This record gives sequence, C-alpha cells and structure tokens, in this order.
Amino acid sequence: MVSDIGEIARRAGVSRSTVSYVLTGKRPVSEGTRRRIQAVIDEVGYRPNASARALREGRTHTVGLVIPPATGHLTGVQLGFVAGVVEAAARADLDVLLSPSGGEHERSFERIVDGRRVDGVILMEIRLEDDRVTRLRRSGLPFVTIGRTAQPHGMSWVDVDYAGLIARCVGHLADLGHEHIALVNRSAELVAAGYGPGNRARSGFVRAVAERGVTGVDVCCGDTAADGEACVDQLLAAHPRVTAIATLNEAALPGIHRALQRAGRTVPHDFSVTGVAAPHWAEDFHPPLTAADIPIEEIGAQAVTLLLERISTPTAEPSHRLYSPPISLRASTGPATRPRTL
Amino acid sequence: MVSDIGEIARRAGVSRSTVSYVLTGKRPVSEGTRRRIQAVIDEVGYRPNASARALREGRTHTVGLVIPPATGHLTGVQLGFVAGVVEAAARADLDVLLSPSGGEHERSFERIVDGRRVDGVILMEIRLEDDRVTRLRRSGLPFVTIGRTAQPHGMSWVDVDYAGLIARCVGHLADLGHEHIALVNRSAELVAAGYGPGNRARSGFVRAVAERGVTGVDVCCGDTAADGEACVDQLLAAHPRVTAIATLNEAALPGIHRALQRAGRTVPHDFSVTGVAAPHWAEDFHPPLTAADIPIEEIGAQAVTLLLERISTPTAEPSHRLYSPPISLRASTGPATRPRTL
DNA sequence: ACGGCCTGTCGAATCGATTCCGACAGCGTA
DNA sequence: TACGCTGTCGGAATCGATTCGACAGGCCGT
Repeated sequence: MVSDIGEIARRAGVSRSTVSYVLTGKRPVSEGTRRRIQAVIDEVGYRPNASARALREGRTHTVGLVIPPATGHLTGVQLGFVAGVVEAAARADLDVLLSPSGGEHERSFERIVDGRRVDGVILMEIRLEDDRVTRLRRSGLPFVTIGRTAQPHGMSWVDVDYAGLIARCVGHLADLGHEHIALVNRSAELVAAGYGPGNRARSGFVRAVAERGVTGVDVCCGDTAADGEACVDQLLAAHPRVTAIATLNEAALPGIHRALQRAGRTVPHDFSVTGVAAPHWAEDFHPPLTAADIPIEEIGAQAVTLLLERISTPTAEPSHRLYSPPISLRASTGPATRPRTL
Repeated sequence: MVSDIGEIARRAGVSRSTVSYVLTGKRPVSEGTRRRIQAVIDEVGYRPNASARALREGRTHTVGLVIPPATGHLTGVQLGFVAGVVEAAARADLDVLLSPSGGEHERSFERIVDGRRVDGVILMEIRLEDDRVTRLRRSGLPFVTIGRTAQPHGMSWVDVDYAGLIARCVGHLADLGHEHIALVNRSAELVAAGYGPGNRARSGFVRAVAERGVTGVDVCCGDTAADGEACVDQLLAAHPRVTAIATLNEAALPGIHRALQRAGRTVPHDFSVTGVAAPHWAEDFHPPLTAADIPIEEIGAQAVTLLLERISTPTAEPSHRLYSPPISLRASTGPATRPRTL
C-alpha cells in the first residue's frame, strides 16, 4: 500500500533516480531496465505523489477557478463558462480547484493564491473595479479574467461585448419598426456594484437608442422568473407604449414571458423579445429566442488557453479576446404593431 | 517574493522550527518571540507552501468532487448538490478539486485518486453497478456517494428516495381521482445504463400503480425541453386517457408544459403534473409545481459531513442518509376530469 | 550552593519526488 | 595497450514545511 518511488526502485533493483528517469523520460534508460521498472510499476499500481512532485517542480498542474459564492443560482452563461473551463482543463491534463469567492469565503481565495496551490487562476464575474484583480496582480500569479475591469490593460482576458450586442439588438428592433424599447438589465445591486456586463449593456443601450432616434427605458431586474414577471408588470404599467424588450437576464426570461402573456401581448405578434443568451437557453425558450448566442463553452476554453500562455511565458504581452457573435434570428421578434391600449 | 519559512526565521533571528511552532501552535512560544515572528510574517505576507505542508502532513485539505462530464447540461438538482458541497467545504476550510469523469477524461480521476491529491472523494451520478465505486473501495481512499449502488453496504452515502417519492406522487394523484397516470423518466440510455434514480423511480412507480389499482405507463425522456415536448406528444397520442404525469425530469418540464398546452390540456384543470424537483425549479415553474422538494444543498453539505467523518475515523462504521421530503402542494395538481376526447 | 524541573528554542531527520554530478562499463580508435 | 567517448546508473542535494529529541538557562526546593 505504501508505494513510494524507493519501493519501486528496491523491487526493480535500481536506484530511485533511475525510476524517476523512466517516469519522466528526461534521460535515456536502457530498454531492459526500462521494461523491468515499468513492470514493477504496473504490478503495484504506483503513481507518483502529487504533493511531492509539486513541491519539487514548483508546479501543481492545477488551475484555480474563482466562482461567485451563490452557486445555487448561477446563470446559464456562467455555468457554460465553468463547463468550458473544466473541459478544456481536463483536455490539457490540468485539474481545477474551485474557489467560491467574493462573499464571505475569503479564506478560500487566500489559501489558493498565497499558498501556491495553483499555477494560475481564472476569475469570473468581474467588476469594473475588482479588488481580487489587484490582489492577483500584486501576487504575481498568472491569471485570466472572464469579463474585464474598467482598465484591462496589461492583463489577459476574454469577454463578451455586451455593449455592442445590446446595441445591435436595439438596431434590429428599430429596423423592425419598434419605437419604444426597454432594456431589462441584471439586478440593481449588481449594476450598482459595478458589474461589468450590466454597466456596459446599459451604456450600449443608451448610445444605440440615441443613435437610432427611438425612445428607450432601462430597468434592472433580479435573477429569477418571479423577478422578471414583476419587472415586466411594472414596465408595462409605467410605459404602455413599449413594444420590445432587449435583455441579458436569462433567468428572468420565463417570467418576462409570463407577464407579457398575462398582459395580452403575444410574442412575436404583439411584442418582440431579444437579447443575449446562451444558445441552449435561446433555443429551448418558447418561442425560440432571437438572440446573440454567446459561445459560452468556447469562451471558457479560451480562458484556459490564455492562462496556459501566461503560465508558460509570463513575460510575454498579455492577450485578450472580445466575443461579439451575430444575432441569430428565431421566432421572438417581429414587426412592430401599435399597442391596443393606445 | 521568495518567502520561505527559512526567510522568515532569518529575519526574525530564530530557527525555522520556532517559526513553524508559532504557525501551528503545537508548542508554546514565548510572547516576545511570537510577536516578533508574527510581525515579520505580516510584513512580508508569508503563507506556508501548501504542497510542502501536504507532503509532510500527508493531508491535502482538499476533497475531490467527481461530476458527470457533460457539465453543459447539468440538472438543477445536480447543480444544487455541487453548490452544497462547495459551500460546506468552504465552511470547513476545505478546497474542492473538480473531476469531470465517467466519460473520456479518465485521467483526471486517476490523477486525483492515485496521486493522493485529495483527502477524500465525493461521487455523483451513481449507477447501480458503478466501477468508480469499486476502484475507490480498492484504493482505500475515503469517499461518499450522492446516490447509491445496488449494494451500498459498507460505505457512506446520501440519497434521495426516488422510489418512495414517486410512489407518493402516484398516491397523491390517485387520491385526486386520476386513474391513468404516466411516469416521465430520465433518458432511456441513462436508465438502461443502470442509473439509480431512474431505475428506482420506475420500480416505485410500478409498485404504487399496482397497489392503488390504477393503470400506469412509464416512458423515458431526454433532458431537454424539446425532448419533453416530443415525449408528451407521443404519450398523449398513444394513451389519450392519461390525465396526470409524475416526473423526475426537471429539464423536460417546460417542454411537457408546452405539449400539454398545445394539446388543449390546461394544468391543473384538465391535467395534473407532479414529481420530484429542486425547490427553486418547482416554485419558478408555471403553474407552481406540486412536488417533493429535494433539499439539494443540504444533501451536498451532508455529503461533506459524512466524508469528514470517514476521513477522521476511517475505521468507524460508515453511515448514510436517505432523504424523503414530503410533497409540497402547489398549483399543478387537481381533481381528475374526464378527457374531452372520450 | 547544588541538583532537578520546566520553559523556550534549536538542530536534524523526514515526507516523496526530481535532477545535477560523478562513476563506471563497454566500445572504438590510434 | 592505452586512451577517450558514449550510454547508463547511483549518490546526494534540493524543494518547504513539520516534529522529535536535545539542550541551555532560569526558577524552585532542600
């Protein structure tokens, strides 16, 4: 049961270093002894101890993934990021260490970063001003963010161009003749806290609305179906002329839909809904959602790729990638019709 | 930048062992030197190297969480388990190492288990016959399963009593006068592969249907809304007398609902739907789903608790816990009415 | 004043692997 | 035959922490 490298060496009648060389292949070992040693290894099912190897090599072959603490209600998009990261890491023979951070569990973050438990870190849910980013910068540990801060220069990141995508949604709706368009954002707390996508989406919305000469109203909305329902109830009451919604709030979508239905607005005949969402969500929605489909898993995988770059050549110029996928036309948008209440 | 324990010792003018003792507190250190050492530690921001500590102590303070590889479409229930595990682990100052396993990424599992990267493992998505379980048994590494095999004796597990819960759903529907009840199971592949919940739910259904003297039809269904829609389409065509569905397939629920709507069956007036789901899903559904609410996060946390027990006292008798929450009456079930088509 | 105890600290071994350096065997060549 | 070279292998240092045994000094007692 105690299978150390010395045990293997003893059984094979060689020294520990020779066993190590057949393990790592960093020096030639004659065919005969190589096979003898390999036989012993297979027989006892030996695997080198990961801690010892990490200590000696200075590399843990592990990446940290910092996720928001309220894992219970992760967005579909966030989930896709996690899935993409995990899959890509597995393909690269890397393990993923999870760290629920940003809330009360600060210890986890510190353990992972300061204790050198990982070779690099991937950060999600970036704020425009993010102290985790500044701490990582100081620590010198390679890291990549999914999302970007207000000043992303000098670091590697991948992000979705929410500003541009929401603007394109507005353009699409305006092309269809809609003159009163609403943006259903993420929660007010998130936006106020400087959450990147929420703030960028809003500014993109404001800009596009102005450019197209339509009127726009932007509202915040919690991340549940119930929130979406309440939000749209209020929206329709306060702004009855609104005939279209653009949103980046996936979780609220079912509620948005129910509120519209209850108000007698049928999608896409009476009312149009579009936005930016994970492909899976958009297709599974009813009616299928016209939306900019975020390649979520690819983004997660790309984050791993960038992180590996930073780990292997920390002095190289950091790189980044901004995703701005086209809008997939489905069944949730149509030409504007005048609301019956007018 | 290179902050080793020797560096701290040198700066404080003591030996490495003394620094270690103020770190671990395993031997008394005089007030004066303790404060001097602590000052140096705070000044340079020193943290002990986790790999070195793990090597020496033989414990990594990390647990492995083996998840199904297709992380893209994890169930809400599965997500809740993961969230519960992560939260509970963080509270216990444990880190979580993710391993997408069961598919192509076998290397991840082996690295984690054989390389002693973790102190214990939590396994999800258990099959009635599960070779990961047998491998873990052989390895001697402490582990806990969420779900249980056909022969769960001698190991620690937590599970949901799908058989009992589905039976209770059937009872509830029979009480309401429904005489033709369908079970919408998980996918045929999963059930055929010996997936525990699917098989236990089916046997519970068959038993309950027999006991209550109603007729039952059980069908399998993929894990998407589209699958659910297609499944119910076929079901209604083949068995028009069915007036109620019990299901454990959360992801198919929106599709089930749409198919019913399209067929002119309104819930709960014309048709009843119930089953077992995560509370969040059941409440967010429309209409709110009468269902047995699985305390998902608590189950994940309980798995961590049991794992810690096995790690601290490996010789103790393994324990287990079967969850069988009551059915929460909401708005998706009602008295049976004769289908109009008859 | 001296032996013994207790407190605080140090030196060195240890965990399990990697890797540099030197040794040695076998072979070819002058 | 002697020399040098190449291909293999063993010895020992090293990574960064923990921990056991030893020891120096201060305090007490008789």
